[in-house]
Amino acid sequence: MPFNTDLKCKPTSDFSCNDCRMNAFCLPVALNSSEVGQLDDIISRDKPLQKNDCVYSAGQAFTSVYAVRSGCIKSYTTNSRGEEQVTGFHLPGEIFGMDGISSKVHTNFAVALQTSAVCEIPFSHLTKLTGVLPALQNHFFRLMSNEIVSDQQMITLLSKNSAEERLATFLLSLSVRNQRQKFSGTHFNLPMSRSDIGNYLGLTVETVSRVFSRLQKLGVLRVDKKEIEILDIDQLHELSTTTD
Amino acid sequence: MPFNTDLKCKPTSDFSCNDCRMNAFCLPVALNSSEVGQLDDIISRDKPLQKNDCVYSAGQAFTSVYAVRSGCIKSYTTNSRGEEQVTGFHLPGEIFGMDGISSKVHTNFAVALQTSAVCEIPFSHLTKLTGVLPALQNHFFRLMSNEIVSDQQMITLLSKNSAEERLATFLLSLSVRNQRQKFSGTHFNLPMSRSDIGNYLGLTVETVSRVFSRLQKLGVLRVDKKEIEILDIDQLHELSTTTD
DNA sequence: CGTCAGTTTGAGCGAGCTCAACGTGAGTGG
DNA sequence: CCACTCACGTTGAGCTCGCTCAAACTGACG
Repeated sequence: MPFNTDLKCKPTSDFSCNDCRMNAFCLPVALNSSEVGQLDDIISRDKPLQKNDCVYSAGQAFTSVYAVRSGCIKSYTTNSRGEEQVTGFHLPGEIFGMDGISSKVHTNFAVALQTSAVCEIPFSHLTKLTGVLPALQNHFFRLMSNEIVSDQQMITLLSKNSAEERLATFLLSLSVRNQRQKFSGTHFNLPMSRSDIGNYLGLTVETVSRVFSRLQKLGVLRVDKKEIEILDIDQLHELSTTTD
Repeated sequence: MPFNTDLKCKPTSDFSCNDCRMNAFCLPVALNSSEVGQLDDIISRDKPLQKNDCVYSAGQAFTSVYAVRSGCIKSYTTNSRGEEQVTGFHLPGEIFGMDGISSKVHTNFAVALQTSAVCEIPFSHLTKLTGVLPALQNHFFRLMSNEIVSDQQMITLLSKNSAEERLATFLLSLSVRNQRQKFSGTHFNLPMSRSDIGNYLGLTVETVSRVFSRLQKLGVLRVDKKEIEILDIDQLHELSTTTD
């Protein structure tokens, strides 16, 4: 079973949601094939992004939401002290950019952590479509609600949990998201740096590194640079204290 | 005939969004008066909630979102250890309950912190209405996006900021939300306990109490039980380190 | 071969937690 | 009316987890 996500995507033009590996859990999930056709018509698929390429910047006018087709996108804001705050990592099949809907301006930056492909979905077109496709409207409401729920879980994690619990929860989240893509849930590459992980989890790089070492010593993980193998997923669950 | 026997009746049924003090920033904000009428028709306004009354519980089927008309509603979840995690305080004009949209089950509990009145908006009716009123659909998308943005700001606050910065930011948030209701932004009562504040901000009761004392000693606040007077709002802004 | 970003490991420190004691006010019941 | 309780809030003392600072290692890339 492949454990990395470096799949090369095909040229952009003739690509349809119908052919996409992610269509079982991306936007088209609620639609029949003629409706998917309508969605396809409004989606634009530009050439792949290279590492560090920017999808949009904070302060930039909001026009579209995006779906990840391959690779990994990092969202982050900057606070008043100019420090970066990572707000999420987006894997294939996930939608991002919904933070800009309220004020018509993006509050986050979005950059590629590796070679990635994204689908751009112009929001004004999407809302026209949701007006006539109730299933799509409902699905989009649910996607936004999902984001609210997961942000709230993040708040709980930061507010109540130790460094070890945070990292364990993070790894389990990556595990299930990899499985959803039909990749291994126990053997995968981290697309992000230790410092991105630390920033996301409210920890310093040193703490992240120490916890990785500790979990390796405990026999829960095998860590080699960015390559992670989960050796004892039950113990990882216990360490994470998340029941879901 | 006694009028208080039918507990299911709507004692405020002749109440309309048009008459509501909050309509300038609640759901009706994007609608003309005939559209507000359609919205009114689907909203039910039950009798006021007493302190500790529950609007819904985690695990309960999701059917409606809610708007606060008066009082204050606290949202919270419980984690795997059974600990409470406060996820928000909802003041008049604010919508809550959107966490249940994705899974059709509430993930939060919602309880009244004081005598409160809420409007119940059945979600299936609301989505029918958003299907035919594009302005309402857009506004609801924006409300959900707002919630995402404010949850992400909360993540940043918890991840990067000290106890003092968290409490200062919290007080400033209450201040602007009070002003929006045309109440004083510098002199108000806290609807929630110290322990609710601490829980929300990822701090212990003792720390919240100590920071209140310190801010009072600095001359930034006057604190008397739940009564808060902001004496130096500029310094409070500096302490909060939020630019917005 | 030097540089540089990313990572690991160690040593010491400090903000906020834990534990404990005490104060306060509202409610309750005699 | 006081006595009692109970939830809530304040303050102090000591401890701990994760931060800061520092040093060394690794691999990629010119």
